Amino acid sequence: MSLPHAILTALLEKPSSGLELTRRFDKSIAYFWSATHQQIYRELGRLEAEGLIRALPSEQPARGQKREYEVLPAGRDELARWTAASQDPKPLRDVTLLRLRAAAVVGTAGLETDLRRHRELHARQLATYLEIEQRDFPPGKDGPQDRLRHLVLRAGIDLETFWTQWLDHALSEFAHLPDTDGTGRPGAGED
Amino acid sequence: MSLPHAILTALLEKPSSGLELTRRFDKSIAYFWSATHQQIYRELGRLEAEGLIRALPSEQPARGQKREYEVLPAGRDELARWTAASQDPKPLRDVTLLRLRAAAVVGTAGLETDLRRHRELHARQLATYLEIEQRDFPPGKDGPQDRLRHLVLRAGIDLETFWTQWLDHALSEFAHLPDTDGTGRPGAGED
DNA sequence: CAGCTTTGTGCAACTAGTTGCACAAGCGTG
DNA sequence: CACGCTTGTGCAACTAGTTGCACAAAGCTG
Repeated sequence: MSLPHAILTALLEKPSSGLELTRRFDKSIAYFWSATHQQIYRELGRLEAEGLIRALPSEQPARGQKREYEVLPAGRDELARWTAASQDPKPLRDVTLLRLRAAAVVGTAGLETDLRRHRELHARQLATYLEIEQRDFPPGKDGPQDRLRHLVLRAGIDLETFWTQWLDHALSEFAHLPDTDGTGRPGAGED
Repeated sequence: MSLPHAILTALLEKPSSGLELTRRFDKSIAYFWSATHQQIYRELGRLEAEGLIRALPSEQPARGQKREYEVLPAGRDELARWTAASQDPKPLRDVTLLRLRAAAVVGTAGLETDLRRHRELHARQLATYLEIEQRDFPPGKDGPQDRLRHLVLRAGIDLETFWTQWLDHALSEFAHLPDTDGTGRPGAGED
């Protein structure tokens, strides 16, 4: 239940049309919350129906015609309520870790190449984040809002750093692992 | 599309009934892939229908009667195929980061308490993982399977470490932040 | 001005995960 | 033996996200 709140945040930062929102999601918000344009349009409809946002009055509203939205007071209230409300962190769910665990049972054949690719993707993402950090958070810029946003970006940077390092570690393990081929029997118990 | 493969892995490690699987998920697999018993039963049905697993022949199959499953060769093949297949890492999606970004716009009121709670939850999870590490991976135990499983646990440990530290950092920022109350206007642009 | 690309909005169908509940068998206890 | 608790299996309805596609207007290009 977070997409509507992501949209409210983005619209408060700047009123936008659906496509503009989509682009801003791709470019900045996707670092911690990704969404497709279909999801965004659907959600804009719902938010408008609930009276949390409204379309800026413009010429004639028609299909294929731009519609800009802005947040209404009720929307801001809802966002503030949601931000302050207690929420449980949801458990990790990571396919790569699962694949590694599976590899312990059926063998590591073929896995290494893809892990290497992941390592590069994470390294590239990290580089992108570091550029953004340099550009958007120069030494002087440290108002309250900047500090909070910087904190969020920092999480992204540190997570990508973690994954690159962890994958390096994993790959180096692979290097001196006997090349299991899928016939290995489970030896030890588990938990 | 990973739950079936998580189940195949678990069943290869040890043939089990639905409830046993559920418990093993809670206790060990949930560290990187959580699932409810309803999901597991549904998936067991599908896997059986597809011929990847089968119920061990037992007394009379009836409702409320235990059914143990084991993986068939086709199931092992499918798991090996899936493990080796290339998959894109999916983008981060984290509610806490979103809340912080929202707080930059509507104010941080009420957020601190919950972040403090998160910090404790992550610290506790970390402690649990460290116990498991001590118990299951003593210095001697380093066969190929152990190394891979240890690697997975290590990811869990390092991620929990990261979150505890990051939350500490966030909370210390909060300490010398003017106590915004939700009326703060957005000052800077974004991207 | 015909045809192509870009900008913009949106529906429909599907997949995966969550929530709530039902039902059966077995076991222990007053 | 009636009652409640535990073990065990499972359906139904819902929510959130993904995928594929349709359609309209505006601008550009030969």
